[in-house]
Amino acid sequence: MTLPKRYNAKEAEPKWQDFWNSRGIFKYDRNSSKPVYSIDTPPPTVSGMIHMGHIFSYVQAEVMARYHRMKGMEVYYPFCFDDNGLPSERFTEQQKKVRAQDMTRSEFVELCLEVTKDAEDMFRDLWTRFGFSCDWDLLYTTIDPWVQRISQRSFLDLNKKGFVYRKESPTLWCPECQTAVAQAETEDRESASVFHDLEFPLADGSGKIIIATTRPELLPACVAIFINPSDERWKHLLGKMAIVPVYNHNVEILADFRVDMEKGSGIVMCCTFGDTTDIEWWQEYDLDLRIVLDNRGHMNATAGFLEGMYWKKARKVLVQKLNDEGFRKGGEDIQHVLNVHERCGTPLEYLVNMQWFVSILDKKDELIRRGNEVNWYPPYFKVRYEHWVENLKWDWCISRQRFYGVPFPVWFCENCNEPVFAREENLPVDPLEDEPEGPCPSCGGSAFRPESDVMDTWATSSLTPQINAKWGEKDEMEGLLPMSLRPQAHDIIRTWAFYTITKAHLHSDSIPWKDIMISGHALNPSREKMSKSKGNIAGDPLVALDRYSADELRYWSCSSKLGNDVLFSEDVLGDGRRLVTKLWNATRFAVSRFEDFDRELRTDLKPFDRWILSRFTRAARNATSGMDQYEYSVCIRDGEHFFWKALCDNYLEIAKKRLYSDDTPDEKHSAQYALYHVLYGTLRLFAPVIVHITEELYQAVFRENEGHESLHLAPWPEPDYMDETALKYGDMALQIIEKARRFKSEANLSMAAPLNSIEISAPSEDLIELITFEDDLLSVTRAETINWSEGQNLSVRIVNTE
RNA sequence: GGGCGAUUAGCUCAGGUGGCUAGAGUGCUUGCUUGACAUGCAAGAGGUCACUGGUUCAAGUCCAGUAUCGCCCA
Repeated sequence: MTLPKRYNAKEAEPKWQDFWNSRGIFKYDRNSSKPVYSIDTPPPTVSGMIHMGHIFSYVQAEVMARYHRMKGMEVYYPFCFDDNGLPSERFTEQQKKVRAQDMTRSEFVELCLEVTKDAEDMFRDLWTRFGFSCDWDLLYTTIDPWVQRISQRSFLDLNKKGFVYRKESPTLWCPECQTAVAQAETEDRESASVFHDLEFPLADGSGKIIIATTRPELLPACVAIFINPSDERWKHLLGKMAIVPVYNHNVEILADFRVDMEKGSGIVMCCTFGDTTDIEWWQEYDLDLRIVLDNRGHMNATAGFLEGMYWKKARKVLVQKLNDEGFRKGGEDIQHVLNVHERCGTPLEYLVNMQWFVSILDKKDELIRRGNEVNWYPPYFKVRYEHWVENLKWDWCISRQRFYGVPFPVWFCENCNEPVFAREENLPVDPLEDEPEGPCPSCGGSAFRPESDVMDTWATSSLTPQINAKWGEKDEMEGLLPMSLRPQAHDIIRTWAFYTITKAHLHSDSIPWKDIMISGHALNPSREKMSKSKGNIAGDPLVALDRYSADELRYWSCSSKLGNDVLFSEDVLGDGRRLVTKLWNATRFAVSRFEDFDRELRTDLKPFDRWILSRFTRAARNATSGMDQYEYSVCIRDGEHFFWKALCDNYLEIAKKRLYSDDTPDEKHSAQYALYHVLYGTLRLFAPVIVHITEELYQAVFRENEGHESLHLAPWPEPDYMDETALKYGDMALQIIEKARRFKSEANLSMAAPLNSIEISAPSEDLIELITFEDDLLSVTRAETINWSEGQNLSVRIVNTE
């Protein structure tokens, strides 16, 4: 058998992708008796461009799927899409040039489904071309009716357990668009403003204080005054009351470290609500709620004589009055940053709405304990989780005043205003279109008002383990929970990982998965995280696939330690090509020497053959322990080092003469045996990462003997051959070869040039062992003779008289 | 402002529990058509391990601080 001179990845890769797909190589068998290894695949949002950063982290998880499959486990590796929620909503609005609030929710959802379907087809094609071994029969999308049912079931379960409550809470609101706005839809805009110095009298008559503010129209909403606890100037004010000018209500003076002592007078007023700090203070200090703006940005009755005015006019009128009454002591023109709605540029307000919450603040200790039950790779990321949980200040707000998402399965009774929950057997429901079954359980009323809010996407995506297990469904999968692995990037530890742990804890008093592997980001050439919103995407995977093979890009994805961010650079993307080519050539050579190889025949192994087998065992053990820690880079690094240095540069040259000669069949067979096993083992070490070239070589060379349908179904190499003596003296014999090579290099001679003799001296106990390597040493160095003698240390002298 | 991480050769990165002249790939220099591979082989040059202190017989490695960069949160 012979292999062609060159390997053509462009032809081979689609060929093997079709092979795996048509043979169902990666199908999950739920009746298998093998232990299950399940992966909680991250559902990418379909809205955006996919870039090499995504590929980078998905490859890292995919490699682990292949590794565990080879380790003999039944791998559950689904794919999925997060197609509901704000990103899809905005994507659809952009694609279709519509506004969600101009149509009914179901009409808009139809549009979203249409748009996301196209994106999903593109994803599937891309994933296939990167050689991903997921089982597409396990596909789910977060907008699937049955997924919505699990999401609503989760809500009902939390409610039944008493973990859900409703409370008024501030949300970002655009007065122009008349809609709730998510943080992701805002942008900062620099604008001119005035810092007004206002005078507040102290209630006990002991003096007056000056407060600087850019929002005087919020004066009627003032509920407290804050100073910094370490500000010596104002310590004496603590606990006193101040009188709000014009409105004349009293507010307390409190201390909080968030006050910026450098800004204005170092005294700040807290209004409901000017900014996020106001919201935090309002929450933490349990302050009054004084709402002065309506949802169109006009002042309400609480603002007294300003009622009905748009805030801009109200500001002008109030400043005039403050001036007239002597409360305004001055002002300073400044430039500051405003949070505005990116679509219309209108400054955003905080509006107070009823929101649904899940109580988690009272469960911090339990959640930290759960975090400890999970194995974190790399371990230091657990600290981020712990600090996040320790510093939680709010319960989890799961409601959004949006359109495209999972609806709350809830109505409100028009008579008694109590919430009416859907029955589980009727899920999923859309209260905007469905009616509750039967009358109101509280008062018997029969008229209902639907809950129009939808759930936050995290409320659904935190259920991916339950979705995979089809929790509560007819075809629920027994024993899939907790899952084996959650792969994800470090930027969403505080959201996705945290909420998933929370849900598993609340629903089933357990952890969602045993292991979590946290990957880094691909950074663009200016060392920033690549993201669509920043517009700094450097790598289009389709372009990359055009220029590099999937194996090369996968190699790049696995080139750094788990958790490290890695620089995306054209310079290093092609590094994997060397290895692919070298594997091809080495195997091409080996296969040409295997023609008369009898696998069944047993022979005594020659010293260098024992050496290379032992070296392989050592490399395979390192690779395995790396993989068990999710360190694919160790596997690649140690595997490549073994393959290139030990096997190709040295062993193949050493064994060449024996492999070509038919005069000494035992010596030849011994080399064939070692080469066959070491090469087959090496292919398997590389199989999880460079998936196509290894399959190509396996099918061409090893399939017939080994019998596995695919290399990716072959067992992971766990060799136990270890000959410590051969290892030690083989390495020593290598030093002799290096000496000969250096001699030739320094003399500008070809490596094939003959040498007269090599004079070797060594202690007698070493000599006995080294002499056994003599035949191979002669052939690889092209020396005519080797003269051995006893000496203190190993010393090697090359003699060449030309 | 807080949390976490990073800072090692021109470039991209390795360097568990401190221990002989700090490693790899790439790039650079020189040589070599070696019965697989010039997409190769051999040899060579190249580093005050960000900075300042400290612990120690011994610090790239441990501790404290400083600087710069990144991510997340505020």
